[in-house]
Amino acid sequence: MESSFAVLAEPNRRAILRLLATSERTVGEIERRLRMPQTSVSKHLRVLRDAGFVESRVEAQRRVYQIRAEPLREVDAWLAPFRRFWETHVDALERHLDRMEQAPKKGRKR
Amino acid sequence: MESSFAVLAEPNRRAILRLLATSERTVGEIERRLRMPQTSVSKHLRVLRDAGFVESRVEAQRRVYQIRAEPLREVDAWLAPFRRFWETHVDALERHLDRMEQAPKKGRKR
DNA sequence: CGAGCATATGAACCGAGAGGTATATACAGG
DNA sequence: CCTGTATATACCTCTCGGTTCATATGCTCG
Repeated sequence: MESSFAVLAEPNRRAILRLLATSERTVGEIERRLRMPQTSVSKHLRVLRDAGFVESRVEAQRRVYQIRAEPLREVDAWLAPFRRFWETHVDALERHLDRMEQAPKKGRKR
Repeated sequence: MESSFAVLAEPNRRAILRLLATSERTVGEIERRLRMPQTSVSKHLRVLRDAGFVESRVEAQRRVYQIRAEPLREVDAWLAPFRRFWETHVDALERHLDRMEQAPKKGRKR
């Protein structure tokens, strides 16, 4: 229930997310692909769902899980102030800072 | 010593990093700004340094800490496969995902 | 040199969370 | 219905990491 980062701190959860990045999956598929016990998968999915990283739909006896963008986007946003540390040289940095002081309009391409 | 995400899971450490994003700081400055006990600051800085998030230089009796890009960049890279979930038009993407489970291929919309 | 400040480290304590086991629920098909 | 499959949940245990308190180290200056 804490921060998105806390949720991502767990390696198995990151593995699940990476798997779902490709396409949606049922619990059983995840279980087999990642070779982890079903109860463990279910629990991690619970955490991921509570934190908004995934959502599930019911399909007969199975639940199909898929990615939700929100929290990942937040993490991405958190990184923004640090990008200047690796994104190019000084001139680009200055432009970047200039833009930030301007009106907080729409984001541009990356 | 595990993942960078585990390091970022700690709120105080994220606060320290955000503070250092602006400019480098001494331990005392961080301590005062964030109002946390010095020993706590030092320990978090230790973790951050071991994980490569910061580096320190000695200046008389003080240590000045500053950001290192590497690990943050890695986190940024980890997010790459997920960017497609929000960087394009969301409505079309959702529809796309809904029917994506059928073919494990690269089914583009008709 | 000795006092005082700035920072690091060690030990004990404590709560959160991950894994395992067992079990509950729900649906499908014979 | 009964059995088997698919998924979720409760409970317990055990580890790990964060906090606090006490102390060590190192530098500056009077």
